[in-house]
Amino acid sequence: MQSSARTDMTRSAVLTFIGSHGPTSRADLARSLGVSPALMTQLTKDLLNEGLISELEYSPSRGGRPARLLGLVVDAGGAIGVKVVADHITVVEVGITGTVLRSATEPFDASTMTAVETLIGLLRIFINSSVSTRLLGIGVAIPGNIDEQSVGTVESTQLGWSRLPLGARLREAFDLPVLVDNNVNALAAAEALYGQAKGHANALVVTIGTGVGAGIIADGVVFRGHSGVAGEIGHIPTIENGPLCQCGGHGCLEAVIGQQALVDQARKRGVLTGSETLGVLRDRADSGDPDAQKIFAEAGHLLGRALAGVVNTLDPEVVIILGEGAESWQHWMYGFEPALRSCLVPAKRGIPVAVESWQDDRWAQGAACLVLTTPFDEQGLSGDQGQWIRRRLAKSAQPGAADVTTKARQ
Amino acid sequence: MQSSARTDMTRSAVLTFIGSHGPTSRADLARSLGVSPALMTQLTKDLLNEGLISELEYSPSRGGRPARLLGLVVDAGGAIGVKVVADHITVVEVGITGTVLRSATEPFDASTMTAVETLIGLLRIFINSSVSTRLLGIGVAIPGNIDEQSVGTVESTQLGWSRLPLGARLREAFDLPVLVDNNVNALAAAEALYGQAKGHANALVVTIGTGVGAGIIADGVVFRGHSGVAGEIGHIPTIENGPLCQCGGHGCLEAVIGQQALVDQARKRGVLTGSETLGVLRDRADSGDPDAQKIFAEAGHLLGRALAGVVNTLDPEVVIILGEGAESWQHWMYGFEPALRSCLVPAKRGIPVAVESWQDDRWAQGAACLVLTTPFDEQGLSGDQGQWIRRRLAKSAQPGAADVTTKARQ
DNA sequence: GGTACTTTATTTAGTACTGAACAAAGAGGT
DNA sequence: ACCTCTTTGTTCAGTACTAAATAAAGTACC
Repeated sequence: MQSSARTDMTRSAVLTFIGSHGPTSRADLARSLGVSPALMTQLTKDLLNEGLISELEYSPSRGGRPARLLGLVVDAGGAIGVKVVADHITVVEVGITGTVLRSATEPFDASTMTAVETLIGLLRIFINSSVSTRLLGIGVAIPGNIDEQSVGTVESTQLGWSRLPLGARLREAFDLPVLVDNNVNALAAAEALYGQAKGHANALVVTIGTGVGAGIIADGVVFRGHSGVAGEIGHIPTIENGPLCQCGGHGCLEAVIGQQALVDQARKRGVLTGSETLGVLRDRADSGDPDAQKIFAEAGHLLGRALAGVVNTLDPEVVIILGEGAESWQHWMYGFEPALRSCLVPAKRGIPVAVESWQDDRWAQGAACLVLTTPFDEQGLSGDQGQWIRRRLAKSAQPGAADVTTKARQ
Repeated sequence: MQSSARTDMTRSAVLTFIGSHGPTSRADLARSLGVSPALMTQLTKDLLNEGLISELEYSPSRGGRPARLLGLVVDAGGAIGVKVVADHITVVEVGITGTVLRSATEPFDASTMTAVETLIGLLRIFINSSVSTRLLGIGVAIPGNIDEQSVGTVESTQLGWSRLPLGARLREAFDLPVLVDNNVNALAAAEALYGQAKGHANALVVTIGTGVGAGIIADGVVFRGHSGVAGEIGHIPTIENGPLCQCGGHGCLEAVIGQQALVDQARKRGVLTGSETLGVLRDRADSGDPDAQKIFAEAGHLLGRALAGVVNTLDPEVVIILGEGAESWQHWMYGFEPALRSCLVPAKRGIPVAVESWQDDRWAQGAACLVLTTPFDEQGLSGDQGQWIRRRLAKSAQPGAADVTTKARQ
């Protein structure tokens, strides 16, 4: 009863689809995954016998036989997600449905020589108290670029990591599939599956914080571009000969509306003193200081114009904005909305913009999502990680039940 | 011996791959198309018997058994491509390898009530003298948006067509698969298959002419976005409160570097008189007039900054620039190159920019390419057109040879 | 309450495809 | 000359999947 790569592929697709879309009928599954109803009958029979899914209530009929909905057995599998930033990590465990089961945040210094060992230690403690019967893998979200996704070599100036084979190291330590990706891409994956982008095949997920970035959902999947740096909207040129940017350019979007840029601007205008931080600026704006409000509104204006260009180019169905910066969105908004709408082509002028309050968990959840979504690129970016995850998903069935399945099919 | 949708799918994929990549070995085909070598042996046996492909010379060995290359039998199939603009059409016939076999340009007035009938008449004459043994379909490139690709409903302000079911009309008239698409997308498809973007899975094809547009090749396919209007880089906001654009906005890229904008600017500065056109401006620049040269260079500067933003966002491997505007590229270049390079993130700073002289045929070739490339989205955008094309491709085998095949497999 | 129509799910016969073993044909070393 | 290694291509048994017919279970209309 050894199962080939192809079987596991469609099996995993069924589980992931139910996981992201909720309980679904066999007929809907067949249509959505582009396979025949006959195959769905077979696969669901196996999955039911193995205890990975269960039959739920009937869906009300719309002029035909009512559909029996199939739902996931929640503890059929789980995944670990880690978000790494310079001074701390956030770890979550999610069920196969993507729901966060538990989470933890630990201080962490990425700049030490033993950072990876420390990370492994922290993860080991977290994983040891895992509630899932079987972990499918570990997803890691990093502020930086990943050279080869299959190996997981990290290049991150923010963390001070260069050519660090993080994926390989973690794989060795835990003997689990490990997927490493850029943090914005991970976040976009989570938004596409469980967040505001759910159900939209084309979406733009924008983060405003220290930097400005975007995750692009194109035709239902995260788009990474040729060298994996797609979504660098923080370096769209805005103000000619503007302030110097980290990238070496002048007047990049990030250099004029990033957190540091806002503080600099406020100090220059005397709204903040030399030691006061962005939080103070926000408080002043909240309490009605027009000068403080103006700084946010101007940033919103510039962001709106830049995003209009991106939306005209990419034609997404929805724009989602989040990150630390989104916490003062009520002030950004005054500049953002008119700038965006007036610069969009008529066809896109009504595009919805959703703002999500910033949750640290979401990023880590996104990292875990990588594990739940990548079983499908077969020989794609993630190399054989996808196949590995599929194998583990197949194995998570009760060994006893497997015999029943074999009998049932003969 | 009726063949199912799945067979035709892989068969067509084999033919199209050889068509776009040139003669290929069975092993390479299996690897590239992601199927097993065993299947490739079977499929090529059939295709050889049916006379659609032929065995060519051996490829030199690199430490193993030398590979036998397989090439297309050129007259195995063909396609018609049409480019429609306001005052004329260009029609080409291409072989299954994508090479243009013949072409024609006819005057055409899109604004008349009987425009579609006229178009059908012109096409009928062209098709009647077809050299292909079997036409696989017709591709049409339109300056405008296509609402439903499967039906081919056209929305084009440039042609004065609104909710025109062009695809359905042509399908009815010729009883052939018809694919209608935006002209820039068609051009991008041609560039990806046979042009400068060949071999690059991520490319940006920019056209400069009356308007400014872009075709996006993402992960190997033309990216259309949610409502099919992706690539509208002509409406990226550049100059705040700049000149009025057709779209109703102010200072769109197209409104400051489009042909009309350049003429307006030249007249304003006294470089052109009221009746002189863009050609005169180019001649002046060619002969060394610094004021004329400056107008082009400034346009290049603005284009460079805008494209830098797009490249940072999309991370293509190569940028290709063409269209009428590219004819005076030597003058644009002076402003374009420094602006682009200085605004790119370090990782993309060395991206190659290719400029192609403008050929009317390329657009029409691109339209024909749609027929050769879309057999693969199965139940995708093109509805059942893809399946229809696959059927015709299967039928183009000699009826006599089919029996041999059947025998050979048993 | 029957008839017509829809939609969901299963069965069955047959096709498309894979994996693994093997044969064929070369390069490179000793 | 012989062995080892690499790569291409084929054979064959078995798996993954489909299409078409059919059953199951409802709605809608008269």
